[in-house]
Amino acid sequence: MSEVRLRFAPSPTGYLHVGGARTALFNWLLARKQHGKFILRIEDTDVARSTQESVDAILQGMTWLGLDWDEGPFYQSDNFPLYKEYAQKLLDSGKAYKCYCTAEELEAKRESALKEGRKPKYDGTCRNAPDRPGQPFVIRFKAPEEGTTTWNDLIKGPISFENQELDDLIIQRTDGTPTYNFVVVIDDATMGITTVIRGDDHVNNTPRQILLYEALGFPVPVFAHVPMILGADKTRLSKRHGATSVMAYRDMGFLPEAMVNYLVRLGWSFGDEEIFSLEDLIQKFSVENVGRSAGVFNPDKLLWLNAHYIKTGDPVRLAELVTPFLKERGVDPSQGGPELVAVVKTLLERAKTMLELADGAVFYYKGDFEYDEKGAAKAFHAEAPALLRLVVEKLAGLSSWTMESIEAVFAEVMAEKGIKLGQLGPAVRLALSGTTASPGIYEMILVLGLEETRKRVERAIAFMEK
RNA sequence: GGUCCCAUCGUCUAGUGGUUAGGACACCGGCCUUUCACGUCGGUAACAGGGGUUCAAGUCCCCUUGGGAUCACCA
Repeated sequence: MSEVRLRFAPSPTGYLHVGGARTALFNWLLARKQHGKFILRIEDTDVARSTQESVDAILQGMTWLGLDWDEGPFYQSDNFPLYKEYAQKLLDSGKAYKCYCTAEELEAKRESALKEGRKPKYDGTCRNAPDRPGQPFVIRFKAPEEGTTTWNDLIKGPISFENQELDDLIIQRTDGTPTYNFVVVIDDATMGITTVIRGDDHVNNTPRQILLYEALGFPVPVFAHVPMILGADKTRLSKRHGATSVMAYRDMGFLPEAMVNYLVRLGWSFGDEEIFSLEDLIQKFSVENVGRSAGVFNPDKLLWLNAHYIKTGDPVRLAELVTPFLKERGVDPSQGGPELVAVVKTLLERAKTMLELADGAVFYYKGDFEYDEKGAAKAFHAEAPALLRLVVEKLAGLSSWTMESIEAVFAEVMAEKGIKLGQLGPAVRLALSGTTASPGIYEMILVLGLEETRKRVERAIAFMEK
């Protein structure tokens, strides 16, 4: 058996949304796992709705997620002559015919059929009618009227349709352009696609496509239909439920590895494991373990995964990633202030998103903050100025600047004054950060450095004595 | 309406005839603790309903109910 070939075939009419991203991911994973090829194809036969911006957005989304492709992107709009050729072939072999019914006539028939409770399928008027040269026509595929079309779906299991339920679908429009079901078959066949993983909204298209493969003499690929993604109210995921664009999640401070991990676990599982890197997934993923039912997109779990990847992430990389968010907040770490990597390390366990990380980092670079009112009322008590001065004095005398030595300073002050940390810590925290929720006071001092610490303490004392 | 698909905690799921029905998120408590978090320990919480098959059914079959997809000269 030769190599497997899979593809992701989005239509460029919008951004890469989470459902599409998951489909792309599944295809990519299977291709990588089986050492096959992953092909990207842009389904832009609907010229009116397709845009280059959408193509760019989709490529950007895939790249962000780390999904690279081996071939493509191919554009269907480049292949129009090829589709015409195959349509002609079908015509020549009597497997397709020209239909002269107008769209209006068909619409009328559909309506009356529906009204009379019959199936709204094409009645075959032109199926055996003679050619009418010079008249506009569409090309219809002559589908078998009896028999059963069956395939063994990798996800859903055996599925079969009675051919009599299917009608003669249009494969080429009046204007000579091909329609979707026809184009997909030709492309997948000519590109040698062996496995088609796609959304399960295509299940109903599959039997017609199989019939087309057979009529064209192409081998039929294996199909795997992935259930769709729902919103919290169990309706199709849409903007009403929050962001659906993959890139919007980047902008909201999510890490691509969190997105990938979340998406793959939505519908797929591997025992009790929850955390998967792309590398793990290449080993462990299998379409057979994808569930058959639709799943609800759960932002809380995504957030939890994101927090996990921030917590365990490389601080150097996170520092790079957080920089643009800091700039949005008027902070440019390259212009001075504490070292960003050190800052990031103090915030890792406290941030669920890069946005939160950025928010938490601002105070390190902007010392002109207000003091939390309630916190100040409690922490900035009468003894505070003296205690703060003593702390700074002792810090200044330190020969080594480490967490341990800084902590030792506090221990000394507490021992000398006979106080507990609760009488000193909150004041320091507030003086340094302006808030009551911050990284540990020793780590803040460590990162801020002696001079900045002194500056902030003096500013706080001035505030208290005012 | 026709066709097709689906059905285990609120959510994502494990489970492939014999389990105290497991894990994760969320939620609620305890612990840790200088704040906020992290971590950690524990708790609440599910097999849609009804018939079969079987010694035994969440697991197999049928029906019901409930969801969903699709029925274009869109993809």
